[in-house]
Amino acid sequence: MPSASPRHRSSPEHADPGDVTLHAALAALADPVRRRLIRELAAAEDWARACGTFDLPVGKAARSHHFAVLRSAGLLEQRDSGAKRLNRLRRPEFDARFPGLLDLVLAEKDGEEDPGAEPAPGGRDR
Amino acid sequence: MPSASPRHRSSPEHADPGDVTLHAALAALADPVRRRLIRELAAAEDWARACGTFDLPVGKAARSHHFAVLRSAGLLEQRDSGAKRLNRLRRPEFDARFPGLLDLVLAEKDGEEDPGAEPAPGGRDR
DNA sequence: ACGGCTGTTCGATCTGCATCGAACATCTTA
DNA sequence: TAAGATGTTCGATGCAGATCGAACAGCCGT
Repeated sequence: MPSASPRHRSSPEHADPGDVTLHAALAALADPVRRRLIRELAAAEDWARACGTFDLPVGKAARSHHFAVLRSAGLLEQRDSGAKRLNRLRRPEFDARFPGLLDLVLAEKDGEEDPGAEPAPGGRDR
Repeated sequence: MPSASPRHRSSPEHADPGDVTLHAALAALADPVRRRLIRELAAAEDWARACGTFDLPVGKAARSHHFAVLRSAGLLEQRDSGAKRLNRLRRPEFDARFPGLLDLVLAEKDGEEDPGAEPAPGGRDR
């Protein structure tokens, strides 16, 4: 049977959205990759997407890092389901804590994330 | 006579708040010093405060840098008046472009800016 | 049991940026 | 005109964090 609650992999630590500082929220959302992730997640149903199913221009190490940051910013919730880790955007909780902020991110058009935009020849990229 | 419009010092370049990217806004506000500056500015009347009159934990070089960042994020407007450079928070413009964002910053309590908070012994500080 | 998939963690690297001190420019006041 | 005040710019420094590759750890098929 597909184990519904595997306690083997240390289950992810979630921040209480009510306790998240404004700085944590802004710092988390100041990254283009994370905003893109959020937007993609918002377009799906809760618990529909596993971490690996996101279209991001970074390797899985960085990806895992980004998920951790978003988690501790109270922006998303994760639940293990077998080998996969499913995600849910904590929209109502986050909206209650920081009204309007998430809306701004979701309103941003894809490809408008900005930071230089250019691939940057010598830059760490991918 | 107190020169009303000195064109000697290259007058500051202002970004059109309507053209500011979300990234620029978030990146600008992701800094505790800048948020504090914004809050202090919001508490005063327009054009009432010169750059040097803000209570910030940084030297004037960094201070000047922060003002430049906020300017190009469409958050404030500057006008030269003699040797002083007066400031005004672009509240209506910024609110129109990013509804709710500025309110979040202004709602943040002083001393709650966060990032580590500790003076950091070896850290570049002041 | 084995091999493939999914994610996390570790150590290293590299870049951006916040900061400083010092030099400079401009305006004001003595 | 000389001195002081206000800001900006420059070059250097240091740290935080974004990224990678590789190693590791559960889970799931065959």
